[in-house]
Amino acid sequence: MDTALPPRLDPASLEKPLYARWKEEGVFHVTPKEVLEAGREPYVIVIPPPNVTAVLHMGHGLNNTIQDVLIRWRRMQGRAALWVPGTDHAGIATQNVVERLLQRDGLSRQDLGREAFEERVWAFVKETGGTILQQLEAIGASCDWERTRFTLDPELSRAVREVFVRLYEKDLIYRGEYIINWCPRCLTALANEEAEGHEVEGRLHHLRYPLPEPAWEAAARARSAGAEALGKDEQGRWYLTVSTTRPETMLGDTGVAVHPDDERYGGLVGVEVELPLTGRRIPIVADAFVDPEFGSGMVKVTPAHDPNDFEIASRTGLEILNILEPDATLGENAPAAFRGMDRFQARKEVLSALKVAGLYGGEEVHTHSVPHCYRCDTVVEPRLSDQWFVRMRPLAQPALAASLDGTITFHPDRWTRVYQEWLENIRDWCISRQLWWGHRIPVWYCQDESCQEVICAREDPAECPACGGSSLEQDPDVLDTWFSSWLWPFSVFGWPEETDDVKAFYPGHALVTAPEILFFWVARMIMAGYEFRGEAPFTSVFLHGTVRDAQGRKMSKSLGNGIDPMEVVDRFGADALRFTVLSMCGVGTDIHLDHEDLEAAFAPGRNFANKLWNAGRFTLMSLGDDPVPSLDEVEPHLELADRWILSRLSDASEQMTRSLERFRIHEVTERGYHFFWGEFADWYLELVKPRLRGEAGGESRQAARATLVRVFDGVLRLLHPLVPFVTAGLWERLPWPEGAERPDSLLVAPWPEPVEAWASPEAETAMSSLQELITRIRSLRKEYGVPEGADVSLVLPAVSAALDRALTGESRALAGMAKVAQVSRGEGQGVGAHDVLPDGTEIFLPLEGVVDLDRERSRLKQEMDRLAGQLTGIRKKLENRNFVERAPEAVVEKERDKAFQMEAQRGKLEEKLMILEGR
RNA sequence: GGGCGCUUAGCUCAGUCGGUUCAGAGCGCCUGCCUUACAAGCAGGAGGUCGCAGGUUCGAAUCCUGCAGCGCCCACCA
Repeated sequence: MDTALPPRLDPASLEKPLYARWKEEGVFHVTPKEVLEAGREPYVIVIPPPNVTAVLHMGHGLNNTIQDVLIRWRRMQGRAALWVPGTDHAGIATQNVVERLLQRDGLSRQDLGREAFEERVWAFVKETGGTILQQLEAIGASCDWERTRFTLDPELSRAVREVFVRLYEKDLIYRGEYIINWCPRCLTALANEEAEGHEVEGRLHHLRYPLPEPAWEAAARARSAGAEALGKDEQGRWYLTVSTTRPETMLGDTGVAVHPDDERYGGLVGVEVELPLTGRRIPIVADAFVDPEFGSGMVKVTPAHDPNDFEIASRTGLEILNILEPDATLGENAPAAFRGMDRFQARKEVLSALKVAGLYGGEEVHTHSVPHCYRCDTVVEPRLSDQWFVRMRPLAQPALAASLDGTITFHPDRWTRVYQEWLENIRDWCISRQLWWGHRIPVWYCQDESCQEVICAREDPAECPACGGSSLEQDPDVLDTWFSSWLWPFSVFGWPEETDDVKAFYPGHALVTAPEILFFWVARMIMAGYEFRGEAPFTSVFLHGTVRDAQGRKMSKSLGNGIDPMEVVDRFGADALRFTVLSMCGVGTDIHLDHEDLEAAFAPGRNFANKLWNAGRFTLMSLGDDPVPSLDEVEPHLELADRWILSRLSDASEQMTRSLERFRIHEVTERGYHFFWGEFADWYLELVKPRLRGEAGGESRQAARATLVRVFDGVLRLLHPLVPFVTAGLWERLPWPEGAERPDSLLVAPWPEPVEAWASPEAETAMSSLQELITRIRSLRKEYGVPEGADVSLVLPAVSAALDRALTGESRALAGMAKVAQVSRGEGQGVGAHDVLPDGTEIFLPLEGVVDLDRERSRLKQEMDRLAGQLTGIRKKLENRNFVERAPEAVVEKERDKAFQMEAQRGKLEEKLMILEGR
């Protein structure tokens, strides 16, 4: 037997070689044949593809550990378990990274030109792109690496184009001029979901627009009718007041709006007011959007820079005036004085110009939500521009139905409604991005003046199908990254080809991700699944929490509070990392890890793996070299402990399976932990030690060996999905009962199912009585100062049936675990400790001759004296009126509490002393 | 403005159908042990008005109502 295992688990030397072997043996690889021909039931997870430029962080660590648990578990259940890995080209993110690199050399992407820039990005991706996937190997992810995909792979790009053309042909993709979220730094359009609102404390500025003299009379009437927006300056000139948080937009105002039913302003509709600083005049219009109750009931209209104002303009026919350039500097439509200015600079300048003109009506503090770019955190600018959109309503219908009829379930369940509400209120998806890195929009425009055909095609057209002209220009924009990700569950299998992979592995089963991308990705994948395959891409969505630091802050590079999973793996091992995060993975709760003390943060996992390692070491060492009999052979000789632990194993299998099915990850971990540590290691191994040494005879030893092998095998199988390395390392060293068939690898060893024949309520009750008894005796021993090594005897006046059975043949257990040398029946007499078990059994521990009574008595007395001394001190303090009246309530309360506790403690000691004195 | 979630031991969190696996775990703390698998361990222990106030019930951490604090998501209120 291999006794050369070190007493401390060394993950570094264990994990790497094991993983290399798994890869080599191809256990992670699944072929469609296994499903289509051999009829194995598939189980498929597609990885949420990390950004190709990403480096593994703890969020990935958690996400992929959970997926790996599910995959390994299903694999052991005999499913054709396929986990497809890959990366996302991450349009904006990747382009930003490379642009930043270029910037260091003083270059911009424009300097390189489109083609050279794309090449540059490709080179970067090829050089660094595999990093994160290699890191996944280090945490034990059992992905099918022969199937690694990238969203810009030719096959996947083909799927993207196919989808674009199909939707275009169904009129579900359209192009149009709308207000979209624009990032002035990334210089691209963003989808609604990509603009994140952050609460910002800003200013609400009140601006005055002068009314022309002919309208003054009407204004005066309106004012007396309660029109708060109207006012008169010292010279008696009337003006109206509008408010805005973005004063610079006033340069693009083309109107002022009131509610059509707002009687106060009725007489002013149609009047043209003077727009300060511009020399323009703009009309007052009526539109139902305006809330007469809010503010003054009058609102400035900037159609090109506010989505609502755009709507108002399209209803009332107001002019649309774009004053901002893509980089958010003021453009040619702005007055000359402001042209070229940045929007924030312009804001200041506009305000001071208005002040000079006496047209500033003051400001107030105003907290509101301001949209920021989800990639670079720049304040997003609503901007009118020509973009491509997907009509989402028709796509949303089946996706919504799937959640309503239970085809797709969300875990935790509360996300179902979040998902449904988003789908019910879905808006069209802006899919064009003004970037160079991504899938180019497959649309060409015929340059022939008289033709101007728009061509959307699967293959690049050589000539215009309408006029035959060869001067075609492709749309310069690329598609939103998510436009390729939403196809991931089938594009990775070669769709639109009807490949064997598609047939075998679509639809998949579980999707594991963070709630942040529920809308970005999950919902859209479901929509795409129905639209292009007629079937949901998976049936369960598991949404886990976010990894945070000890203060509850999200881990981020800028805060420097991140934890590098690779460092954790190096120091404590992948198993430690996995177990730690899994055990903290409560339902819908975030995970807190202290980045400043990795030692403490990952101790639970490291300790667990090490304990498992040592239990394995012990098991291997104490089994001995002789052949292990099968459980059947030793059946007649099984003892209470054997039957009990088998019963527990069966129970653990059942509960862990149930929890896995319901995605209750922390339950799985907790049950595994307690079964292994609290039941197997703490009790079974201890109980079985003397038997393994042969002290109880050959039959007992063989029964123990057969049970031990069987149960430890069960332990390793149950824990393997959680801590694959240490379990596999031990499992392959575990001896095997003669004649039993041994699976090739723990990875494909059958998942333990509950065994009905093992379930033994009798053994369970008997064992818990025995455990209770042992615990009480240990407790009494401590309490009465019985030396560690000293034997005691036990007197049991009346014994419950269960305990009686337990004690029959288990006196060795008492000897081993509680140092009870002798058990006798009868009434306890003389000096000794009494206790009563929960079932009413009275126990008595004679202490005469065991405990040095004199010493113990004086020790007790000494302790009582010490207590008494402290007590008088506290009492004096409490009697001191100065203290009681002047000290804070809490402090006094604490002192009282202390006194109370000491009082109780003294009572206990007194009682003990009486017992030791034989009274 | 709407919606959701959380509040249980010093810290981080479990707690399913309302009731003998309900007041739990890990970490931390105290005491004693280097007992031949493990000191990254073993044994024993201290520590909680289950956010607050009502209600339903024979019985509430659990169900209902209100309140407070914290967090998240969505939304076009200038």
